[in-house]
Amino acid sequence: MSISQAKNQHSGTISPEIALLGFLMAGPCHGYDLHQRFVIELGNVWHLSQSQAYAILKRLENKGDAFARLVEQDKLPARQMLRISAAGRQRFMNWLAKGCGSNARSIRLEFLTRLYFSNLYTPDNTGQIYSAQSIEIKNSINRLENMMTHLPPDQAYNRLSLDLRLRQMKLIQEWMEEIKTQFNITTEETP
Amino acid sequence: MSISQAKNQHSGTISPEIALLGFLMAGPCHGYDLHQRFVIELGNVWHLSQSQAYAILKRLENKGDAFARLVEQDKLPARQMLRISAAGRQRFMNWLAKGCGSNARSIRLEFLTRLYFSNLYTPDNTGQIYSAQSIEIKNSINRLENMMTHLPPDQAYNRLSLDLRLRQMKLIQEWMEEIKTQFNITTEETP
DNA sequence: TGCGATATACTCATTGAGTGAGTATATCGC
DNA sequence: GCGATATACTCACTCAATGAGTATATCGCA
Repeated sequence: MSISQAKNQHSGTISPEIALLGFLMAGPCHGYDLHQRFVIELGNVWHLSQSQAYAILKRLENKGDAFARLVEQDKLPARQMLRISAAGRQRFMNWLAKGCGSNARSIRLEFLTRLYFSNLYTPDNTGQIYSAQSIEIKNSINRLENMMTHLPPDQAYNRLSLDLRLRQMKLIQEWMEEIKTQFNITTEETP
Repeated sequence: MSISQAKNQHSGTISPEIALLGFLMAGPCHGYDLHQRFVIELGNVWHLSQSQAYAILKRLENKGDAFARLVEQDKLPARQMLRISAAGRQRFMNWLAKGCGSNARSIRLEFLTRLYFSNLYTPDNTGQIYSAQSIEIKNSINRLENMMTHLPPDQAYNRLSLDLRLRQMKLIQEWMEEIKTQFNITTEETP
């Protein structure tokens, strides 16, 4: 337990799935377009190939988070219009409200994605999302520091790894401070 | 292209596979023990569950990187003794000599693993491995800075993501400086 | 004496990540 | 009228990762 690429700290696996669902929140859309938007808007946050996008959309459909409807076009090939379901909407909103993971990668991916969609759909909640993330990071730092002190002194490589992770967390704290000013986020938390 | 969890920058996927092969370099061993050693030595670098370890070992066998031999025990259940093959040995040594990836995670994983095994098997080459990694990091920083300057100004989230990645790379540079002194690494490269 | 915890040593089923190539049509510039 | 690019997907494959299940042996302890 407690390690790096253990992706899901509490909940589901961290994947662009939820972000695709987020784009579907804006209204019905089809695979090609969703992928395009995704790449333009969040292409430097996540990497998502076209085929992977289609695979994920198919999964959303199977889960019942979206419905597909085939739309014929007289010239171009038919396309699957996707519409988010009530369940999908619910799942997305739940995810949006939640504090996310505690490793560097999942913060870059999930937190930025939350920020993006929160600004779009629930701008009043952005402060809360920010605060939740800050707390997660503090906890993570405490955990890592604790692990450091309990690590046998001969474990040089494990120590280096923990050391790097700890530094990364502290770096993320600084980075988040700048986001705070950039996005004009106000928090009532104790700083 | 060029994104975060695009795991394989040049070569194969980044996975504990190569590390397991590294442990096999020390001599024949069986799954249970390999996993134990792995967790003790590099448990804070990689996460590797037991079942995943077995799956990877099976793959190594299928690839021809290792041979298995069933060894009966009179009390405990029989076990598969694994012995690395010439091909496996070759593959591992090639990997060891190579400069590795350019994202934060793959550096923590791959570079630390290289360092670990280099100190065990080829201590004279550790300096070269270190240098190769330093160069990769510098290149990565240049790439990221370049992407930053070419990013359209409205792309706030993509910018934040790149910004964090850039900071992380610079952090890793500092972290590597400490490794250099800790491991007494000397390089003839221009600093 | 016997009970439960722990260690040894694996197997299996399932879900999901991710790539890369393939398919087919339409439009646009030259 | 030719090739590049855009639209809109599909398919086959490999690998990651979890979690539960199986079976035996040993050790402490009450």
